[in-house]
Amino acid sequence: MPRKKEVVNPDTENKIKEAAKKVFLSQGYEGATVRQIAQEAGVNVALMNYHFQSKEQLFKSIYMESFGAFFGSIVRLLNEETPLEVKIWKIVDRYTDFLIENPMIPIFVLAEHRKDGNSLFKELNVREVVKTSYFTKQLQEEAEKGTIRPVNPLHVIFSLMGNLIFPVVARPIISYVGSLDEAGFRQFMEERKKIIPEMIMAYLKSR
Amino acid sequence: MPRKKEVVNPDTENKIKEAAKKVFLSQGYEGATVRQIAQEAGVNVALMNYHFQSKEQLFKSIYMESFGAFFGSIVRLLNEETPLEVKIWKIVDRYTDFLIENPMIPIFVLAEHRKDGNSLFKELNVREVVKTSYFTKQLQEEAEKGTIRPVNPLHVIFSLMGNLIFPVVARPIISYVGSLDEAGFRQFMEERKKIIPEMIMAYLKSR
DNA sequence: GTCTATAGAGCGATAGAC
DNA sequence: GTCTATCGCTCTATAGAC
Repeated sequence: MPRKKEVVNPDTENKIKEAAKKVFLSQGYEGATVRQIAQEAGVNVALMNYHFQSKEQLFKSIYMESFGAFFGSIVRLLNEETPLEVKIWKIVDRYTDFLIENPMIPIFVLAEHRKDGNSLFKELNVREVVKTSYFTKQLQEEAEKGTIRPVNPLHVIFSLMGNLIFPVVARPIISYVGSLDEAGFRQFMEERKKIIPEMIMAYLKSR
Repeated sequence: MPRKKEVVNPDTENKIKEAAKKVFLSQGYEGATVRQIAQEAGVNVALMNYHFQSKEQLFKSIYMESFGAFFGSIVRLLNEETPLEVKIWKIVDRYTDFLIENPMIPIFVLAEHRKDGNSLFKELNVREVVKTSYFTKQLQEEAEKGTIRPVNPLHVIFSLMGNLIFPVVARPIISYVGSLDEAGFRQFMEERKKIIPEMIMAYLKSR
């Protein structure tokens, strides 16, 4: 007697999502075509739209899911009650690993916001979350105590982000200029895990 | 007797180029349409193609021109025989001003290199120019003298670039999170002209 | 140089069979 | 759930009049 096979497909949707991430990443949203994605996933366009309704829905589904999870994890980190310096090292470490695994996220976010008016950020209330985060408070308190220089938290946050995100977005350029293969690039990113916090702390403690 | 009017149009091409910069910047290469560009320029598609042959040629014409000029200016700066710290301040200052005026350049460059295999960089021989630049040599010499810590020049260069380029690429995000209008963003960038060199120098001099 | 009109390719999406 | 076939639209590019 044959085994039951009852439930439909466990992972067609995941197969499509993974294919879509890959294609969106290399082609951008506009540059990607539904035919490309379907081919990469080994299915046809009709099936893709059966599961995700449209190209735009498919994109949003990937985008929201990855970014939402990531943002939640960063917010938790920002609000942790660890000392400032430890926190900065942890942020850099976790953020770097996440970005190496999910390079499409910053590229999508940057592209989206150029045209879309920050809709996702508004939905997640990013502005208030940053402004009221324990991290922001810590920077102010430490400055008052005189352990670091006084600083606009936005500059610290965007210096961190620039240093973390830029290498991922500019990966092909870095690999070319530094003659780095896959392993070489990973090595480069591991080195940055040390350099970035050192640089931020050196700045905060100087003067 | 009527004045001569001899030469054809002085600035149709410039009008089209400016329109194209604007549209490519907000829509990306794939997202932009030739109709949009033509409308923005106040001409029709046929005229646009009369001057620039195709969408791709138009893009390359803008891209090559702006990036080539910019790269030339940076190379001159890297090779100037000014002291390291002065040079870093000058690079940040000039680069920031350029990027505020030409935000489409990094966006184009990053998008191009994700798909195109660094063709422009190879043509300009960026790798060798960086490796043999006086700036790279300076970092090594100063480290030997013990005035700064020993460091892989690539990390310095990409930290500089990340800090300079990221705010331009992420401008809508920064403006949203910081509640900044046009003037507020410029102010933010002016502040960074001071913070970025201080941060790099604090790192190089620490330990 | 500049226009109108349109050819020809490729796109996203869906109807309908299985 | 998955397929084939195709619709209707928009895109880039160009022919041809002025």
